[in-house]
Amino acid sequence: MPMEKNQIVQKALDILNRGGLEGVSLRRLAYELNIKAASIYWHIPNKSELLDEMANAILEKRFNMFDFQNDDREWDEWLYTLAHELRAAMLAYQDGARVVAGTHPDLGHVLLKLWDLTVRVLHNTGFSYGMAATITVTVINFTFGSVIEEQSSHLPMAGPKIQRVKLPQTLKSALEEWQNENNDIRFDTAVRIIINGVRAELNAQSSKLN
Amino acid sequence: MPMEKNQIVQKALDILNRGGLEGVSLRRLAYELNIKAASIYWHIPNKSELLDEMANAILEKRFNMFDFQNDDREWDEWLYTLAHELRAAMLAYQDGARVVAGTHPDLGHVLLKLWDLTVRVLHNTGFSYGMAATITVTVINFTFGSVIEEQSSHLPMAGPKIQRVKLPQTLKSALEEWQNENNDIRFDTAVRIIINGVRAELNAQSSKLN
DNA sequence: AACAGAAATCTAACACTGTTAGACTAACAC
DNA sequence: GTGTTAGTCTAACAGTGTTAGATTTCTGTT
Repeated sequence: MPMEKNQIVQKALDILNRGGLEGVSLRRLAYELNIKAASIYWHIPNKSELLDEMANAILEKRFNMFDFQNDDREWDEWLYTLAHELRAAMLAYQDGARVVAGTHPDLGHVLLKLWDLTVRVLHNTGFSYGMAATITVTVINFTFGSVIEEQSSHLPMAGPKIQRVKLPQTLKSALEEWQNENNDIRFDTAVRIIINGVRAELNAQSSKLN
Repeated sequence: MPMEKNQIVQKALDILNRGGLEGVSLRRLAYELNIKAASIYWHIPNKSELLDEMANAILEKRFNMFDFQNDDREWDEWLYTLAHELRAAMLAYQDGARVVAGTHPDLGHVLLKLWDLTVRVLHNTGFSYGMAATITVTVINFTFGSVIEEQSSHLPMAGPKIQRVKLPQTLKSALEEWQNENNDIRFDTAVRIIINGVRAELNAQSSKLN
C-alpha cells in the first residue's frame, strides 16, 4: 500500500496536536509513517507546502459543511460566523493559528473561498469592493492575531507566574477582571465591537447617498 | 573593549533588516561581531531572550518620546495613535511584526507600558477594566496580524503572480480596487472602523446608565 | 611586579533541522 | 521476461541552537 499525500498530511496534523508546531519535523513525521525522511519529498515538494496543506485541512475540517456559493446570511451574521468558525477551526489544533496564518493560499484553498464569500456578501450589502476587501482582512487578521496569542500564552495576562511579579496598578486591576472572563467571551465581545464599527461605516455611507 | 549586550542586540537588528528573521542566526550574529557563537551565551541566556530584547528595542526606538505616565489624549485619539505608531515601529524593520508579536513581555518591556497606558485611558473613559483590556487586545492583535501579513506578502492580493491565476470574479474585482489603495490607507480605514465600534460600545454603556 | 579571581571568549562537540543526489526495489504494462 | 515508472532507501551537505570545559584577558589587591 503506497503512501498517499493525504495520509502524510493527516499524520502531520496528528503530530501537530501532540507536539505543537515545533514537533512537526520531517524526520519525526517520516518515522511515524514507517518511512525515511527523504521519501516524503516524493509526495510533497517541501515543508512549506506541507504546512499549506495542513492549514487547508484544518480549515476544511470545519468549513466543509458550508455552501460557499449559496450562503444567504446577512452580512453581519456572516462576519460573526466567519470569525467564530475560523477561530474554532484553528483552536482544534495546537498552534493551529500559527499554521493557518502562515499559509500561502492558492486556488482551491479554503481560506481563499472564505475571502471570496466575505467580499461578495459585503459588496452585496453596499460596500465598494475595496472597502469590502478591507473589512474582510480586518476581521480575518484580528482573528489570526487573537488565536495566535491565545494559543501561545505569552501575553502578560496568561499563566500564573505573572502573579509573582510586581505590576502597575492599572494592569493588575485589569488582569483580575480579565482572568474572570474566559477567552470565548472576550473574543465574542471584540468581534461584536468590530461588527458595530462596520455597521457605523455602512450607515455613514448610506446616509451620504440620501 | 568587551562586548555589551546592547551592541549584540543592535547588531542583531542590523542583520534582521538585511536578512529578515531567517537571517538572524547566532553564528552569523557572532561572525559580524568578530566573536564565536558560544560567546553570545555569556551575555544572553538563549535566542528567545535575544528576540525579546530585539522586540523591545524596536518598540523603544519609536516610543521613547512618549510620556506613558502623563499622556492626556482622549481615548479615541490614543487608540488611533497606538495602532499607527505600533505599526510604524514594526514596519521599520524587516519581519518586525513577527519579532514583536512573538515576544514574551516582562516588566520594563515597552509593550507592557503600552498595554498599561491603554487600559488606563479606556478605564478613565468609563469602561470596566475587563472591557478596557478586551479593547486593548483587540487593537493590538489586529495591528499585529495586519503588519505580519503586510510584511510577509503571501496574501492572495500580494504580488503580481496572482494575475496569472484564474480567480473567482468577485475576488478579482476586489483585488483590482484593492491594489489601487496602499497599505497605509487600508490600515487607517480598518483602525477607524474598530474605533467606531468601540465608540458604539461606549454610547451603549452610557445610555444604559441613564 | 606578581598573583588571584572574575569576566569574557574560545574550541569542540551534541543533537537536531530541511534538503538533495543517486542507488535500489517493488509494481505494473507489453 | 523485459522495460518503465513509482516509491523508497542510504548517505551526505550545510545549516541550526545549545552546552561543557579549557583558555585567555582584564582588574583589583597585595
